[in-house]
Amino acid sequence: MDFKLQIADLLNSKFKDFSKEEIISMIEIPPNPEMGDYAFPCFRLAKIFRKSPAQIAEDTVKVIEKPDFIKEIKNVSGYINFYIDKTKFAFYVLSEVLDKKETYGSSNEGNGKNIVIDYSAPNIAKPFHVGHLRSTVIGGSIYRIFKKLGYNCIGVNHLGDWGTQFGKLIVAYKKWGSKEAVEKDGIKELMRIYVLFHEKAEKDPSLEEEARKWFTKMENGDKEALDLWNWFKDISLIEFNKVYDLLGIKFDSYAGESFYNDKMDKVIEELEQKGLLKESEGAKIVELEDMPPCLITKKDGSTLYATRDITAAIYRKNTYDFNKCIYVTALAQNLHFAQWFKVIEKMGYDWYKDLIHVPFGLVSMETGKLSTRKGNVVLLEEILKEAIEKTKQIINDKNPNLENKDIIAEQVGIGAVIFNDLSNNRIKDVVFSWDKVLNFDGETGPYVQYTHARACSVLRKANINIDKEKIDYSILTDPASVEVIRLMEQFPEKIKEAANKLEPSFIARYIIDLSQAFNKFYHDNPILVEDEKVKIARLALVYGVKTILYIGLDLLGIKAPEKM
RNA sequence: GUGCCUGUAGCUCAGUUGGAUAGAGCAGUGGCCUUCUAAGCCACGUGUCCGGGGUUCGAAUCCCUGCAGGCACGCCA
Repeated sequence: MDFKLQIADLLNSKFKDFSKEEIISMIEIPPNPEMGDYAFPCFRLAKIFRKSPAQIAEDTVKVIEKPDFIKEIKNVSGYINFYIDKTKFAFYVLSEVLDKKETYGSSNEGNGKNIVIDYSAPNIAKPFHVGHLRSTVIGGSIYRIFKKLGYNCIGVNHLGDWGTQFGKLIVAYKKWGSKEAVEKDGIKELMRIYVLFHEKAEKDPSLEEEARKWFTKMENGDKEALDLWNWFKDISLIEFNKVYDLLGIKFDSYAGESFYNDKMDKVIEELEQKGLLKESEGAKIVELEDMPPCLITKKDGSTLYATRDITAAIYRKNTYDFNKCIYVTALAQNLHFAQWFKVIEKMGYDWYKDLIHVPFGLVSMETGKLSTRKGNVVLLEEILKEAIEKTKQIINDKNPNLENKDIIAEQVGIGAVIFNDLSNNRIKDVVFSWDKVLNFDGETGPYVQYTHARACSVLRKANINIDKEKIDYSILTDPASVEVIRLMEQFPEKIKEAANKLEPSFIARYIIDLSQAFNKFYHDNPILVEDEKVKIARLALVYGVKTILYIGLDLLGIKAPEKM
């Protein structure tokens, strides 16, 4: 039951000058529960009716017939305030949650349409650090949110698996590496010899030349070069997948840069045929209005970032026939995306408008910019390890008899890291801070997980099946219960907003709000009481909150342990 | 220089698409565990919503302008 819609209908019958959609958009939720559950400001009507807002409100209140779910309608200085009958409100909202359980908030608006989401995209042979985390968790959450709304999501990890750096790596490996060391230390060893290469190359430029030759060999399909490259890639992927498993991230395709090597010529030809390519300083470009030109090939004829992205977009359109293709990358790449989206448009593809760049703010360290070479980064592995370690300490301190300590420490520690990254609007720049990541109090992942575990604990202790027929909803009309129910009602809408704005933080904020409301309820109202009616009603509320917190955490890719 | 992003409490940030008294968390102080998990709850303070104009019955929110910080602007991705 959609109360807002019902009220809109009611108002629409009185104010025929406005469409139902307009009325819906005018209805708001008052800042204070004492002002009612829904409000309709009459100020905009004043001119049309040539009456004061207060007068309109007063007249309207008189003529409206109160439906049974509304307890009272009041006019307060130009607002029409609607007070929903709290018992009925509790009944409609909570019984729906109890019916739908884990599917509460799901919808079929996506109707199986395909959405491609391009996220994470780390460079092979380089370690995963804080900088890569954002794209990974934001993309992962967007994937889950759209899936919840009935879309068919295709997660693509556009791996950075091609380029001259592999020539360098081969040279470094042949000179200073060994099979044993790489097999033993994985990416760390690859990184070590890669950094070593840069140090040596500063004194000996011939190394660069050698690296270029090896890359050329790769491009020409030389077996030795490609075998090494494939090996490096396998080593990297094994390690990336460990991280992805921990973060609850999955992909449907790992088609990275190398995948498009043999597909770009055709696209360049197409650009040529459509008369879009111009030569400029030896390079080939597409000229754009209001923007710097988009570089397609270098003067040596080789391809560029944009060439690959254009090719990949066309490939994805042909392969997945996407409804939307979403790119989760840094805000700094704004211009790049604007440029090649425009090129797609100029090529005459009307689906250019389905390409969406989802930018996020810059990550830096307290000591300045991230720099792998200068060592000014924190590796993700290190962050997760610290967070898990901290969680273990807290468990030993507060709940030493907990079983499966290791598993729960992992779930909570990682939950803290993910939540920390998803709780603010993605556009904000972030400065990495150990204090913040390792703080588990207040608006944090562990706080939500704790609230969930608390709810689970009560349900476990009660050990009864909640019989829906036996619930007396009039018990759930105290302010704390009403606040929880109000929030419950908003959840489905919140998921849609998160999808529309591509903002996982909406979900994160919401489950914080719900947790706060629940903890207040929990504090104010004893649940496991003698009075069977009171007990069942409150347990039903607890169950509802538990369910929504579980779903909400899942949408962020965070586990919800039942004990912690 | 041009373009994009950001500017709200000491710090980190919300702010329901222009509405009623601008809210949380952290940090600080004090209180609450013989009852369901104290990773919790309650109480206490502070605001030039960056400045200046404008639109409007009404602006943190929209428009113009200025300031501050960040980022991007042709052969990296």
